[in-house]
Amino acid sequence: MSVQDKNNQPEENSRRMELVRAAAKLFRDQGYERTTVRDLGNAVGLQSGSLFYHFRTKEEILVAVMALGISATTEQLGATIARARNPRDKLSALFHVHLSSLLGDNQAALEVMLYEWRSVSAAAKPGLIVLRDRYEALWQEVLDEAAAAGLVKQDTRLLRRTLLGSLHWSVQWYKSEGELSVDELAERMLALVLLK
Amino acid sequence: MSVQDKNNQPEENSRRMELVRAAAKLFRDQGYERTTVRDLGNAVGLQSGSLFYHFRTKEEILVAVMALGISATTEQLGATIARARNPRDKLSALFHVHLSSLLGDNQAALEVMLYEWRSVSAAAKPGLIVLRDRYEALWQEVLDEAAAAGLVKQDTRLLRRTLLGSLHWSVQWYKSEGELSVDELAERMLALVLLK
DNA sequence: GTCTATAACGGGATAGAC
DNA sequence: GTCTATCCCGTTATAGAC
Repeated sequence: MSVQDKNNQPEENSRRMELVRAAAKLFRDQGYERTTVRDLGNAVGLQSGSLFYHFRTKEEILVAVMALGISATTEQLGATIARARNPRDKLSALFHVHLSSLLGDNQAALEVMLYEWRSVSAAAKPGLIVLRDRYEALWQEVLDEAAAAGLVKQDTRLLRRTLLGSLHWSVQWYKSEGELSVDELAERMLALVLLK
Repeated sequence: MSVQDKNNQPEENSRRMELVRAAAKLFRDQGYERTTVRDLGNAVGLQSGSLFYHFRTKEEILVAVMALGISATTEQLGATIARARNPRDKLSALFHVHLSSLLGDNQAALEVMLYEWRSVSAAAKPGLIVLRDRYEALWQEVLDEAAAAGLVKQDTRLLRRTLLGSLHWSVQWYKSEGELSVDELAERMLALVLLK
């Protein structure tokens, strides 16, 4: 069973999902290495030993967290783009979906994906890279269309990388208690890149 | 003795500096938690116990690494800006210095600063935040000047954050073996933000 | 499917000799 | 300033009862 299979059917085995969601928060807050299997068990009301009925190793939990975060975001982005009627709306979707995922629903899992990459074993990386590439391919398509329509500059491959960097970095400084909503932030970041 | 004092005089105690540099590489490659004091000792030809003559705790080494990375970069940026003759040259300096530091000289230490923040104790954070704020203040000044000269858009506070995010992210994908030099990359990233 | 108990190991840090 | 030896603790993972 591949990484993707496990997470495209969230209904299967709700105990697993419950654990993955709890792990996402713990890994984000404390880091993967500092989070013990006892912490994980505690979070879902299990003894540490019982975890190993659901996952073979602690790392398997980490991979499941990352796969969930990126898959869910890709799905949302795909659906939103499909509904958009023109290049401008698709471009806007990139910012809104990415930020609402990163600063909202999938915050914990995506932060883990961004900051715990080094803890993923070489064996598990390829599967996750496939998922990431799928997400970035969506971005590339939309940016190419936007450039063709004169909405953004032509250097779209570098543009994709700089924009993704900008958006990722927002988790470091954005405060939901501040005056700026996530959607407002998306609009202002979009404005910075539009040629008008 | 404060964090800054220790690192503004690199001559004092070259054993310390040797250790900090080696630690930067290990922390970047393996992560702080996965790097043991035995690894650190090995890297400089010391037994693990001997490290504790130079530093009281492992975390003190982490803080020294971060302080070194950010201080050295701030110094370089300050010096380069001082030599620049107009807003356009100062703006350009932001990109060139940041990237040559992040992808060159101070790569390891700066990556540790970006990716191991969670491992810094609450007690040590304020000192590092002061150093980071000093660096970002330089950026803000230059961007404000550039906006006043019509070189970039007016939303300079958000612009600072998005640009720093873009630049930080470059460590994730830039390959020095590729066709693109660091200076060329800086120019192309600058071009993406210029209003022409 | 979960619990208890524990194996097997490696971690940071200290003490005292040199 | 460095080494050796070691303390003490927490870690992941397993085994077998229930």
